[in-house]
Amino acid sequence: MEIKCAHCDMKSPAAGKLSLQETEKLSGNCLTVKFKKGDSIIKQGTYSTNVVYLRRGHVKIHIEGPYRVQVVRIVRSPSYLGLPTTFGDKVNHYSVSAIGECEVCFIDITTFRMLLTTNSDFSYQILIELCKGELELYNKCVNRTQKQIRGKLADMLIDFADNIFKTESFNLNITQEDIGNLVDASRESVSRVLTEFAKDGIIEIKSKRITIRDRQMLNNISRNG
Amino acid sequence: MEIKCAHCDMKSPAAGKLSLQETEKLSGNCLTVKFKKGDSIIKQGTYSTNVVYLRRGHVKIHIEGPYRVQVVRIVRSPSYLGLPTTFGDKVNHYSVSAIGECEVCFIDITTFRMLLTTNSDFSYQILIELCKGELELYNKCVNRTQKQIRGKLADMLIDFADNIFKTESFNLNITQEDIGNLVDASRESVSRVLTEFAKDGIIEIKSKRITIRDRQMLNNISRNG
DNA sequence: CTATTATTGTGATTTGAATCACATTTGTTA
DNA sequence: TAACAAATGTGATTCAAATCACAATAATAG
Repeated sequence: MEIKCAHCDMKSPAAGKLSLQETEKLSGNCLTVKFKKGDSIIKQGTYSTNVVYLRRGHVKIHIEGPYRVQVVRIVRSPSYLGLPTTFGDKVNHYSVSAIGECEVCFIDITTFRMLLTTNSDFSYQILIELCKGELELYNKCVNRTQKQIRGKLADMLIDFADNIFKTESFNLNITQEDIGNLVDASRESVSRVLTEFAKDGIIEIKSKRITIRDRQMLNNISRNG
Repeated sequence: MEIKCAHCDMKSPAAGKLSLQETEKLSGNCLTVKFKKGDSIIKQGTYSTNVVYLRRGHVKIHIEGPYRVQVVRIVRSPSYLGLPTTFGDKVNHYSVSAIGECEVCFIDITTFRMLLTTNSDFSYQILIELCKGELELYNKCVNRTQKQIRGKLADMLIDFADNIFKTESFNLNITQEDIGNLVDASRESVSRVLTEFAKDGIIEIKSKRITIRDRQMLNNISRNG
């Protein structure tokens, strides 16, 4: 089950900057684990003892809010998970759960920190990844609070098609309740709007599979809704 | 007007890690500028050509949203501004404006990047600052979307007292419209709730000066509102 | 110091979406 | 595959907050 980092076909841009020797060091302090749908990978409130790298699969990042769970975002591999926690605070500020089969590498935090200090190209890449994540978060935040449900759902569908699944037809592995918690709407409203979209021929729903039929219209709704 | 970084009394934790030689290098590539209330320090959509360090004063970070301006947060010195932009994308994703007298250092980006690569303690501190910022953003995001107006305003007042002004009595230099854009509420609702708080003796309002009178109550509202 | 503009206060009305309540469908497991 | 649990669909009702419409105060410039 062990995958040598040197031969990893899912290397992060940062890991690509490591020397052979450093990659060996990483390999020796890295554990690859598989997760099934629904499994918890990082749990909010627990101590963060590893850097987590999502090698394969999709996960959701969620926070226990004051009234309900907030799904912050859906992340696809490859991506580091919980970097802000690892370095910003010892305790995990959010949970991460698999929304399908996943493969995750747990990297020893001391090793990771060592690599950061010895290899500045590596740390620069990590810095860049962090920055990009934060910018994305800013935009998500603004959209979530300003648009109304139709617009937010359109945004979500576009994001799924363009960034998460990279295809116009994808298998939603999350419930409508999750979607509601992602776009800040109630489960019922999500259901209503999604069926409305289907009636208008904008999307097609076959149980959990959603296909985008009228991308133009979806863009419109995202912009004006 | 030039302040030598070596003798700067407002050095960032990161800059504290620099050697004398490196600090000299920083000094030579750093320009200190004063801003007045309302002045624009960083403008969304323009190219980011400098790392910006807020040496003294308060600023607001705001984004042009689809329907209105979103005030993302209020930041007090000392703090780097726009780091995510500098490294995540060349174009500024948000604007920064002074909400009072400010002193800001513009640091040449090439110099800054050089320091990142040559001094790993420095880059580690920057990394940590980024991580903390992102975690804070997560929490802000969740609160903003889940609590209702009373709770959000209570949160804001507590944040101002504890983190921004560090006193129970502070001079709000922003309009109620700004407050609305910060907590995601209309200007009218902000006015209503603020006067309601004042009537209930929770706060005291004297033109722009707010004094927190019943901290316990404010905490309650933040928790249950 | 007056004129003009920006900001704040407050009632009446409207509205988008939450909540409630239940039916229906889909999925799971014993 | 029957039986139960989880997820979804849909109408009726409620509600928090936005919007509208002005009045009343600051604040600022000429």
